[in-house]
Amino acid sequence: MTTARTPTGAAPTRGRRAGRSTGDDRETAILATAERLLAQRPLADISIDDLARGAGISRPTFYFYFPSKSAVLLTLLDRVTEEADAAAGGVFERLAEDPRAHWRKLIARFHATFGGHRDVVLACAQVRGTNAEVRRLWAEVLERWVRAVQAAIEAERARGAAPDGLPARDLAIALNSMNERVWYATFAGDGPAVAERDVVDVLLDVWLTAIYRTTTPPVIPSGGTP
Amino acid sequence: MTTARTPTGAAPTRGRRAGRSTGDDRETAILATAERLLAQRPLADISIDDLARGAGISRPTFYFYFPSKSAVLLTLLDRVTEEADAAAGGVFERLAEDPRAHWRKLIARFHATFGGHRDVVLACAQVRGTNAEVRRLWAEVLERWVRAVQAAIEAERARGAAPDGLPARDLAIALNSMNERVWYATFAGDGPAVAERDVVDVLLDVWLTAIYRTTTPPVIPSGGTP
DNA sequence: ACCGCGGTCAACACCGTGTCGAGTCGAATC
DNA sequence: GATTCGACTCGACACGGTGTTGACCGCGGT
Repeated sequence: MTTARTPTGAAPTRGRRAGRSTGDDRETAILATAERLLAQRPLADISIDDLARGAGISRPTFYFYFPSKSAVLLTLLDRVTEEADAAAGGVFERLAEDPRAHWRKLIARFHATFGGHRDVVLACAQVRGTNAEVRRLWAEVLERWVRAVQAAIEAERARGAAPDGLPARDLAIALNSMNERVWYATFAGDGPAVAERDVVDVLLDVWLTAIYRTTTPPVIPSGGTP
Repeated sequence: MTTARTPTGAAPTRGRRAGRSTGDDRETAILATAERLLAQRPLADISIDDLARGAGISRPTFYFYFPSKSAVLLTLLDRVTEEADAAAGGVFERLAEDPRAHWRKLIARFHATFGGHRDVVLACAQVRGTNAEVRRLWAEVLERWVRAVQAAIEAERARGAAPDGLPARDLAIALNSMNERVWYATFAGDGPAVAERDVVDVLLDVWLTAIYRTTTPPVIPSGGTP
């Protein structure tokens, strides 16, 4: 528990500067304050002073724990993507059993994870434009998911369940992009958006038609009936 | 030509405060400076002073022409969406002649328009998070395009070329969202993206499969052979 | 000659960020 | 029990960007 600062092992010092001690409370207090405030107003309207006061410390002290406002958000985002990764775990392996059911499970779980932390996700999407760090981390996360989906599509094609077509990577990018934007609109509620209770099925439909050319891919592996 | 300030007739005073005169030059100089600077660095790194100096005026004078930095961007965005609307004009009407060709033309024209003003589009996407005005205008524009696509899908279904399925509006939202996000990634170049020369065909493929369940919808109107 | 007004800017007030230097406090160490 | 060290804290400052104010210029109309 000593070195496990940032969840994404690679990135070294996002949070505190050095060793650990009672200040752990403060760090989590800042994080909690951020999430609480984010539920009320956009990140741009939250000053570092707000975060500091919310955690019961002064502004300079904030800088002891985090190098900037966005570092806080980054830490919050780490948690969410970690949770999403965990939620998605094991779904790809069992795709062949019942493609529709498992693709749906995949999308539904992401939906649940993002929906459970919509304030954080929304805030990230909002600052991604202006903040290179957030952009980089998000790109990294997305790349992982794209690769996973690409591999799944290729596997489905290899076993004859899905027809050939677009390069699997391009398709995976397009589909992931769609989900991201559609979720954003649904959660943000500005502009045209799909109703929250329908969004999983809408996305699923597009995924299935794009991958299989049908919304009801075969449950039984192919190979023809003997 | 006196009252035609903002292209989007409805929104009244985006540009100058009052009447017209030689200062028209200055206004366009600001716009030109903005577009030029946007090609070099993100909007956040462009101060109002940069804009003013670029147009040969002082910072306070800038405020005589535009109420804020984002008002400049809004005006620029107006132009682009107008151009996109014009480019898309008339495509929907002739969808039945050759669905694939015309959907492709639609996507390709949008692609060309956005690609031709990528700096403006990218800047808008980046500040949409933090700027309510941009968000509102973009939502408005998107709503128009969603409605148009929805109507086209319904027409294709009515004439029997496309099968029933998702509510046409939801499908239109999902497809438009995908395009937006995919284009953004392609133009921005950060994160997983489709190569620029492939992007139109990738998007087209997903549109066709989602709408028709095939990438080669029939060229001849249906109704069965007599 | 004198408005009125489009157009212009120097100077100011304000706010949020990030930094610096001076400090406090508790737990090892001697 | 004094000393030292490093974690931790904050008051105060410098900086940069924004938006506003008040004075000013020049020119066409009366």
